[in-house]
Amino acid sequence: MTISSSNFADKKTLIILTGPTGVGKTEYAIELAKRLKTEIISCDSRQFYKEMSIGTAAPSQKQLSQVKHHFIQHKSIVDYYNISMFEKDVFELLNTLFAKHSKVIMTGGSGLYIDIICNGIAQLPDADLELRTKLKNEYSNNGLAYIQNLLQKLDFEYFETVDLSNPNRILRALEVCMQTGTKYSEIRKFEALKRPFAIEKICLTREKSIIDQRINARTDNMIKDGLIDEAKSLYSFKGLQALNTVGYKELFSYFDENCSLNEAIEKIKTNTRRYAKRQLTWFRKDEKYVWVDIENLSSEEFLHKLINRIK
RNA sequence: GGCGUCGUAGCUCAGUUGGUAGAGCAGAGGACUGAAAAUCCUUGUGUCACUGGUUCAAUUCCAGUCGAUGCCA
Repeated sequence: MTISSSNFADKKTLIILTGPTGVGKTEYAIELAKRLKTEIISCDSRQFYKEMSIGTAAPSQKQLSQVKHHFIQHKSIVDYYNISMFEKDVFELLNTLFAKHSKVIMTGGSGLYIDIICNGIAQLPDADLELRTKLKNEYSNNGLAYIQNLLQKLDFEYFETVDLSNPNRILRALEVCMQTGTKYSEIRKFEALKRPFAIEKICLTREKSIIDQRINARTDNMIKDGLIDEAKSLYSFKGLQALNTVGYKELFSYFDENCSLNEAIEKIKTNTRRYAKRQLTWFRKDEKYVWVDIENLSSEEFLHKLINRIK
């Protein structure tokens, strides 16, 4: 393992500890935070929500009591929250944290959220949710070709580069064009920002077959720990984006009698594996990541290697 | 034991009026900047159960064997 950073020591550093779901980020981040006597920022887009605890594998009360965590269950599923708000929240917090600590840890598996913190984000107005709903309805009433045509008229440049089969991309572009009166392709341009601190990117990993085993076991444990009741209590909110989440949507389908409980559980495992795969695709693309296979590395050995670099 | 149905990709199954076969799911790879645990794209050669027979040619027709399943005894 090589973690290279010329100015790592004595410098404000954000240590990003990511990896596919189920790899063991939470435990390793806590061990590292204890050793560095610092705090943890979560960048997990589903652990933000206080109502979703079991199904998102949020850190336990015991884990939370060991190290101060931020952005874990700080929002409600009924709140609107997005990457821009997250970026703002994180930077406000980092001002405080870097005043006390030279190293701060950020852990979680939401690749886009990590990238926003590292590179910044274009200046756009906040989403107009009424307009979003209206556009969504137009899409479901008139189909994909209709919104494609609309985009062709409003922003030809983006039309030519966007993935035209992806309705979400098209809808977002239309939303911005209509809301601002400016082309999305124009307004979204931005230069990657230089952050006033160093960033170290570490991706924890294990063999895929082992990740799969861990995902299966974790899912079974979630069921034992009461995921079904948790999902039941959130059933009436199933239309919310926060609940378009692995572990919940499959159980909602079971509650709706579209499948058996066993089928739902298998589907959770499958969808979690697929999520882990998409995460790995995301992380592979960013060559700044140092990959650490932790399968045969005790947390002590892991820390030892990491800390040697940091000191 | 008798009669019938079935045995095709990891799974569920199509199909070939005889010219060696294709969907869905899974798996694999990829995209991604205010929905991101979301959303989307690409990707299917397998002794067509086995052994014989008929035929220029059999996964397809015929016989037998094995396995599954149903009905009758």
